[in-house]
Amino acid sequence: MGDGSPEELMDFYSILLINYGHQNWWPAETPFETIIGAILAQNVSWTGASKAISNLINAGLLEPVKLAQENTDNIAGLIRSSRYYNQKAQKIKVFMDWFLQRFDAELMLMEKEPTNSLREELINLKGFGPETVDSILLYGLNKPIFVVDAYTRRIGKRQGWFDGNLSYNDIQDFFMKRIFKNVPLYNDFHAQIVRLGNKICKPKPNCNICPVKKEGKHILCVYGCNQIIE
DNA sequence: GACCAGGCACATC
DNA sequence: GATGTGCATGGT
Repeated sequence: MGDGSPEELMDFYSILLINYGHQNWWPAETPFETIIGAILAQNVSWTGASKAISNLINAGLLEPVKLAQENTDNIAGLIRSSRYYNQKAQKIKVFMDWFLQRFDAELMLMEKEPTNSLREELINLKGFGPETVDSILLYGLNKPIFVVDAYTRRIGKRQGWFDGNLSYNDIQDFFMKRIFKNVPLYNDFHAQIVRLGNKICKPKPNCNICPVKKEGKHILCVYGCNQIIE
């Protein structure tokens, strides 16, 4: 169990990188696709979100002006696989209204906005919490901001880095104070955490399939089986 | 059939 | 501020 030093965090990342390879996030063709994808990916498996995005693309709607003009019910019908489809259709509408009014559908203008003020504006949109906003900033707009999710919290607690009931912002600060602010690093660090947590180690009492090894020994498990900690 | 996946808003105490 | 609930599909 570690002290959460910068060196330990980078060691942790290196082990994941060696075991899993670079994750190549975000799997999207355009920044706009990433932004809509961040909404659709809320609390759902990536396969579900991905199908919803494909449906929008096939309907010719993954383009700002067209998506803004489409009615909410039609969008909801296309994104059923992403779960909470009525709420998410509404969130897309909220975003499009703000985006068109604020930036005249020009993504370039949005990208030039200072990170902090942009984060504030986005987080004030209904349906946009810190994780969704930070995903948009990092993966859509290439801003150096660390994304925190449930896995990040669980793993950090398990590793002894911080208390599990810290706030989102406190956990984000923890990482950003210790990891060099580098967009590709923040990108893949979060992706590796998700890769680690995403259905690889099942929450079984006697789990022995935890995937990450160092010198032949399992070293971590996001679900807390007690037999593999170094 | 149970469980959970790349959250968030809102009500209530 | 902590805790509980609605949202409501699809893969394992």
